[in-house]
Amino acid sequence: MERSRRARQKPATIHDVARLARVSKSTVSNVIRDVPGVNPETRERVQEAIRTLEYRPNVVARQLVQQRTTLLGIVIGDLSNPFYAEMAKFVESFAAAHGYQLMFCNTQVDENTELDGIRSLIEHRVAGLLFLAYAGDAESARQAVGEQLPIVFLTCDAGWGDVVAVDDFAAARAGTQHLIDLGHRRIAYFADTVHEARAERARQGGYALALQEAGLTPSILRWHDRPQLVEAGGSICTIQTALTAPERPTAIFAANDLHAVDILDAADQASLRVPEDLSVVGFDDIAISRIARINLTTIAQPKEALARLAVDLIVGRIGGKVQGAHQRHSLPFTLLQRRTTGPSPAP
Amino acid sequence: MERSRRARQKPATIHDVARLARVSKSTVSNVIRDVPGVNPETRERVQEAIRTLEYRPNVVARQLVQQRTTLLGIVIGDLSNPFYAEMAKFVESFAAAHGYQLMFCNTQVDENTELDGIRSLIEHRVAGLLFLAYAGDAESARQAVGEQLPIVFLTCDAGWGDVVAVDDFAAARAGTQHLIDLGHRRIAYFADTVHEARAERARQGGYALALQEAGLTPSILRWHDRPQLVEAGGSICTIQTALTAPERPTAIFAANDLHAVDILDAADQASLRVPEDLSVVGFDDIAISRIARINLTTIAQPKEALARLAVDLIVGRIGGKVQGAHQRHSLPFTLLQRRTTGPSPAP
DNA sequence: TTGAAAGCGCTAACAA
DNA sequence: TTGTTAGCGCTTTCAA
Repeated sequence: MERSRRARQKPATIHDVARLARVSKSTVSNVIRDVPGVNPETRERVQEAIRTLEYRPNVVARQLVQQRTTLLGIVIGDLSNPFYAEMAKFVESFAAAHGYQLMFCNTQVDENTELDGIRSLIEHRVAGLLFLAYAGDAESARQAVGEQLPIVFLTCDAGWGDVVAVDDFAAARAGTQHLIDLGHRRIAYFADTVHEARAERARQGGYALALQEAGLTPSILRWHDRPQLVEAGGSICTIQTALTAPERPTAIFAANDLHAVDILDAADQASLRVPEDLSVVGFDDIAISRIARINLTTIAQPKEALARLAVDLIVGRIGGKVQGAHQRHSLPFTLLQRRTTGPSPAP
Repeated sequence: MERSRRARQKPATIHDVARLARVSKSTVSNVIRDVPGVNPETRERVQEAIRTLEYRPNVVARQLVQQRTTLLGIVIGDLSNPFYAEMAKFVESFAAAHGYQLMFCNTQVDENTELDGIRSLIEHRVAGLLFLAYAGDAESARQAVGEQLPIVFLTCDAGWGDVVAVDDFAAARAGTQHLIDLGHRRIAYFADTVHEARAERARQGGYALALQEAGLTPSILRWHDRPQLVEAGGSICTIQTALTAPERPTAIFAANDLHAVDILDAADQASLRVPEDLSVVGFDDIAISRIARINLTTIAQPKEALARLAVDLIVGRIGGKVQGAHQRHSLPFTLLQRRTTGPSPAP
């Protein structure tokens, strides 16, 4: 048996099983799908045939006739950012619990790759699309997606589709306020140039508002050529220069933990003490931020709850249980005060 | 138009396009597939119809008739380990370059989940299966997979299917030898209990051989209840105790960087200086290991090259360009000496 | 309780 | 250069 299977190359079909069990295809189908009302003896005969043929239902065929898949497309900004990897992991496990598989497309490289990926997802007729941040511009993605399937933006937002996220604006404001409360006057924002176009803007906006309310001047930092050069106020310099210049910031609010760790690293290399000389706040609370050597003050997002809600929502939309206008779910964030923030150094 | 599309719910089919363009389905199909020999005017008319209907080819139907998919199943041990996330990212990008999409299944939770995941991948008729380490036992996975599709084990090994990895045995031996050369006599191995059954054993074997050749006694450490309790030599104690007891190791070779970072963290909490009191070597060279605060001595795996080779190999097998017995590709590792290893403290 | 038949959307001969 | 036709493997009425 084993030998003939290998020789035959092609996997057994429902038809092969039917023939071997001497029943019709429909009966086999009924057995597979656990439809009640199949004679126990027949059922046993069919199952026997399934076993000997090592039959596995062809989901592709089933999908075609049922006109739906149990596939969720997930568009990930950058898997090498542990925040996204952790989110993806949660999403995968909740999706699996609902009987959905994940097809994924990483979008790091460039916008065209991303659009190709999205198109491919659509052509595979994914039942829904989950965005975990994305690189391209909203409009082209929207066009590629079209109108016909549920979209959930998870920890990001493009103005169309459901949104499940924390209130980035409020969170950034709270993080910045924490620095202001510690007496800092020169607080820079370390922007993420690549990802989360909209969430990024919200965070930057929250930062700006907090500063404005305190009568302080915003100052934006971003990588120009990692890990050496940054752009600060329109000019390019090394990150060490930016951190040690006379008008240097005494505190930095980073768009995410990875950027915060970059700052920590640069501070170490510039012999700046954290938090005595420089305070740093991150965003995301990735695993590494918790270890003693990092101990990063950061805004924690409730990753598991976010992922669960996003999956419930998209599955609900797919099943028609959730209908109507786009929903916006805002989950609570937490400011985790650890050891990278302290009082502003004396001027 | 826009309105009617939404109202119609179901996506346009090739048949709709054919009708609108007043041609046959085949002609539409020929246009879609860029088959030469279609009258330019006809082509234009078809494309016009495709645009107005927002037609997207149904890959599911295509897959059914062509009897193959462009799907690669990827089984990931633990996405929250940056090593796997980084590998997955590379794999995704090479796969995309070959026109393949990734369906993934994380296997963290338990073995049954993993088997379900693999089964689901098979039933979706993935063209090949890539294992990035896995939790379950080899035999049940092998059964679930059957015999009919190419398998590549990437940075892991289960004894069946192609293997693309570094020589874990030699690498661990080299890492351990580095510690021996530094004068350490009590060198423990910090094992990973969960993943990479076989790669893990190889690493442990390399460690053991190096010790044996130096006439030293092996000692295995593993998490019993992270992040507090470890198992050391059959007994359970806190990790601090294990690191500070009289017979404490002066050096630890960790199964991977994440475990090494755990040791660093525990050492910090136990006020042990690294490397003065304790040397630590990791495995993988994940991004975080490079920052100044970690600066981990570690065995680097050539991630991108591994991923590229694995994808080339599996795509080759799928296309029939690669045939014959299982291949084992061993790529070179690199011992990166950074700042977590130093001379053994005086006894 | 089982079987026959239609058809999901597409490709790939082959015929016209 | 285009159209006709026969499936791919399955589900799902409907009849027997």
